[in-house]
Amino acid sequence: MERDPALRPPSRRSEGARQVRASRRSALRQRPSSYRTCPQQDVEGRGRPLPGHDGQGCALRAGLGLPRLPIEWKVEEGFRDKGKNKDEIPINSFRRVCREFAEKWVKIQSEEFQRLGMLGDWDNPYTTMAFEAEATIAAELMKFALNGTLYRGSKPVMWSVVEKTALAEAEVEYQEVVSDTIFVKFPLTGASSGNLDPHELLGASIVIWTTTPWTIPGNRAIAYSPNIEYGLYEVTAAPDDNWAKVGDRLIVADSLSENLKTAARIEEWQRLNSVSPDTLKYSHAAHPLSGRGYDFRVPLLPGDHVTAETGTGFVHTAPGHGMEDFELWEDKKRLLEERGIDTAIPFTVDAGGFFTDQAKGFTGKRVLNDKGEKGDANETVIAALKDADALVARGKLRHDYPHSWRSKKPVIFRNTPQWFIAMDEPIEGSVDSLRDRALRSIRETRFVPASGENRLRGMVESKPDWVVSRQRAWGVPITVFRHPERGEIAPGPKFGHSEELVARITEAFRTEGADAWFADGAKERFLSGLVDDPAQWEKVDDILDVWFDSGCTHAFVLEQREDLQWPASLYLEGSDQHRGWFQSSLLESCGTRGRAPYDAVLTHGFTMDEQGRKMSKSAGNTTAPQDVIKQSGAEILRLWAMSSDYWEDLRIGPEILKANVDAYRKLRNAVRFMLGNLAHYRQDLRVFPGDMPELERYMLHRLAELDVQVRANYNAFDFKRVFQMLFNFCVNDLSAFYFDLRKDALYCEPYDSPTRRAALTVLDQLFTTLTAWLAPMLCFTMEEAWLNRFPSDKGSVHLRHFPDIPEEWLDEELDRKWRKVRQIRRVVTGALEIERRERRIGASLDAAPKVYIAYQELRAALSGLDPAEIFITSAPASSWARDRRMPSVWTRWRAWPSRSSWLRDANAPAPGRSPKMSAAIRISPISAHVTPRRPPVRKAQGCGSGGIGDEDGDGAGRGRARRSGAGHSVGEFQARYDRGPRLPDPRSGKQAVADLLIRHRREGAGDPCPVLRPRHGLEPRHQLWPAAAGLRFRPLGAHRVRPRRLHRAGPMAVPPGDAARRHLRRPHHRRRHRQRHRPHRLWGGGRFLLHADLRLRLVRVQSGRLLGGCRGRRPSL
RNA sequence: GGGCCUGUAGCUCAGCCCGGUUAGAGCGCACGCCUGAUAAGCGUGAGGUCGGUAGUUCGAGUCUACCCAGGCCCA
Repeated sequence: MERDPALRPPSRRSEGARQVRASRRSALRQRPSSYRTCPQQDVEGRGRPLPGHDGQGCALRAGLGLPRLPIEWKVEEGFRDKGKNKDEIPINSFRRVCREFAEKWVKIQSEEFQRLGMLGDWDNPYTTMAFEAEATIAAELMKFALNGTLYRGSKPVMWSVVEKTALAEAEVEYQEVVSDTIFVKFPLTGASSGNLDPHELLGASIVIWTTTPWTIPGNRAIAYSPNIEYGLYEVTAAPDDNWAKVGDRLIVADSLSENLKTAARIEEWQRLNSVSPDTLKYSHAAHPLSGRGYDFRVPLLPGDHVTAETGTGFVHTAPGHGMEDFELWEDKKRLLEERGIDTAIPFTVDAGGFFTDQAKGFTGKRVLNDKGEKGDANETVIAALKDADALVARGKLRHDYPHSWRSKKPVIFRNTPQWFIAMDEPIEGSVDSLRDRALRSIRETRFVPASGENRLRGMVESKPDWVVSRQRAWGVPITVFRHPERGEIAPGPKFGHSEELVARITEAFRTEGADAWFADGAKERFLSGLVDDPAQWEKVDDILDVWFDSGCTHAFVLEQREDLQWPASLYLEGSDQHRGWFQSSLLESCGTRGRAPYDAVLTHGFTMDEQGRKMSKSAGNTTAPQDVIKQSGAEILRLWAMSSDYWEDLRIGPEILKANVDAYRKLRNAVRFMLGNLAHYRQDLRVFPGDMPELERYMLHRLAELDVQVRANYNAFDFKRVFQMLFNFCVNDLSAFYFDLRKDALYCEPYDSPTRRAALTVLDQLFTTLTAWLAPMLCFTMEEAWLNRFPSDKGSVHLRHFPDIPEEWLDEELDRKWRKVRQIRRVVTGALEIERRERRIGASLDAAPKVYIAYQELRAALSGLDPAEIFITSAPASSWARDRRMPSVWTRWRAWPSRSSWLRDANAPAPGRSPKMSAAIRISPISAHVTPRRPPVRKAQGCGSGGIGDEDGDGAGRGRARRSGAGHSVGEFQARYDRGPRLPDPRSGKQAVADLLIRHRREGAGDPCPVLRPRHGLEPRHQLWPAAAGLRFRPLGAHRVRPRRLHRAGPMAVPPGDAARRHLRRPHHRRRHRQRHRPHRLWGGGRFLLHADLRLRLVRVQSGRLLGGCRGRRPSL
């Protein structure tokens, strides 16, 4: 899966043809990669335990593919610091150090993932270096050896002569050097018919240009471009001693001809004719050194990489000395063989930079010496060309050239033996090739987003044979033996004892690790008894490409554990892994099992800054995940990942994070509100939906609606939609609507009023459902909320399935009706706002709106509803009435206006925005009369001696409860609880209040108010969720006793008092306030608070409770 | 240069497949309200030439072509 960000194999990036390429990703560039998958992977893992997915859960199988190469660098560096050379160290000692180094990082990275709240089997992570894994990887490779697709070929690699080692692209940096350049003639010896008579071309020469004269002995072809116009030129005037003589006929790109003319000191020449691509197509030339051991045909090949920017428009092609040359050569292999041309790539340069005997006439000459300086090869070759009369011109060029990142010395491209897996050979025992199988599997795989399919297919279609060997030390070796004379490999399709050999190797690796391959006497140990003479066989010491390692994860992860199934449901990685893990896994599995190891592939983009640019240290726009966690907490990071469109590139930065912090608070507070009120809930208060008021049934309908959508979007991996949906629900439907409407009922209605009971039932359902839906995203917060309500050492919100929502809750008619109600509500709030501007009202309760509705159907929407309740306003006095539908319920404070008195046709123009309806606001006679705007300090009825005063006397005694008139007296309140059987949950705060009230009375303590302040005495589990303790509950009529001072006793900083904060909102008071209360400014943003909050959660995580619970009990598979 | 992808309000995202009212949410911002979610809560408002240009069409955010900007993988 994800590799350590700091150790991720750097990938090749081009930054322009001539620019210096970054040799490594900068440290900063690497860091953000740990954003890449974690939250998505985890939410995906958590979102799965859904009914409909076989009822099974799914957990992340923690795994770490090891970046072999960077580890090897690091270890090498360590040795060099101690003055030791890698070559001097026994290979197995070196490998041991690598292993220890890797183990350290596995631990660190595992901890980082856990900090993010990722669920996973952290006690048993898989790594590609576990013995079991190494044995499996070797066994998988040997399957390819047995099915006939593994073969030994050759390929040019970047080679450092100084270090005598192959280098990866990432180990190379570009430096400016001065090179010898030469123009060389290749006389045409055969031409196909095009626009020219072939005879006219015979005797003419193709001119090439190169900066590496030493590659001429390796030349096997000339590349041209079908898009360039070429001309045939005849030299008519030149100095006598010139290399290009009068009468020479040269073929060159027209746009570059002047270039050549100048370089070759040609005074005059004449363009004879154009040379069309058709003419060149099947032509061939002689090697410039023909007659000196280079007597072969040099074909002309069309190549897309040929440009008319520099040189002559023809590219000298030495397949052993350049990637493009090699690819072109391989690409045209079939055609060349048909033309009778030997396609073998010569090994002209050895590991020391010396010409081999395959470079005839130059054997022993050297390209680069031990110090990385230029050898005698170039000069010798140039002299030979001059001698052969093939040289047209020579010069010098300053340009960028690859150098070893460590030694800073130039490198060369050099053909080396490598191991390949054939893409197009039929696999033994089957008719199709690896490519056929892979392409078929791609069609059968689900890609999210769908464009991933095109991308992967494009890459597989054009992939050359898979190179699986690397000349390194640390990794799993290519476990085959080779008979150099017969070219046979063991194990292999023709080798008689393959089965036994594979068993021996696998068994040895399983117990000793891959080091067994490099132990002394390994060859004899594995081959004895299976071959006549082990000495005739050669042990291959190449290391397997890391991509092969990672491509085998499915084999050693999924197949070797009973609780996991093959194939995997999903592979998830960054979109760059189309070339990496997705592809190597696909190929490996297709080769050995005939299909992809996954049913679906999910990709995500990369993390950018707020402007969508790459993060880089120099641009100063980096945001490291670790810093986000440190500052805002892991939840914020998770939320960010979820709310972003991860299919594309992700953006992150201070502003975006701030938005997520706010969103987080909103969600948290919605949950907290529910939690606080549910402290009073008991199962026997439960009401059946059929017995609920319409508003409650409407909320259940909304929940059922969401249920369908949330499940669908989790299934579609569209987390951002889930988030938006749930967030909007919490903000619009709950916070701004339902909670706001039902506060009165929850706080003020009698304990067992039907409305209150129904509201609590709905809250319970909302809580149960929302915690489950949000748990994959806000795993810490939801866990805490859940355990707060249902404390348990073993339980966890993450062990739950999404609750089943009965379909019967869906009620489209109700939905239509309440849409209209909310439409009317918006008109009223708009009208209220006008009155507010005029300073005629403050709270909505100061108003008694008259709503004029022209349309019958809109009017009908309000039938049976209490408008005052819906608009949170006061109702006309005349409408005070008892509920006719529920006469048994005591609701004397409640207004039930008759429809006729309240709704009228809008004949007269009324203030408002919509012609369909409008609202006229008048000041409520009731609120104005019963509770003046600044009420005098009142004494509550029925309070013992002293009574309860309005503590701060700022008129804050106003509240919605005043709508009910005098409200309950404490006596009434108490009477209710004296009845006994209806006592609430003994744990709830309400019970605590009741108990204390009773005790106070018995003891004659008088003032019951102090009991409303027990905040400081909360149990620890209530500390984070003060409302959960239910202590906000106050009996009606008891005046507000705000435990404000108690806030100050808390461990955190202190907010400005209410009065002070109100001042803050009036601009002319702000400045003075700021001067006075400067220390309080800490509170301004609220951000600090949030952090404190999250830190508290962290403590719990670190104490192991959350993770402990998850770890032992992740959902079984 | 090639393959794949993206561009809608200050931010995060809908709408595009299948062209059709005045392009929608939420956040943020501005202005207010409330003080019994208060480390909260509620309301109202401003804010968009839908990356650009051309084309198809009665009509284009939506379809087509090109261009610009950005990303990943390759050359």
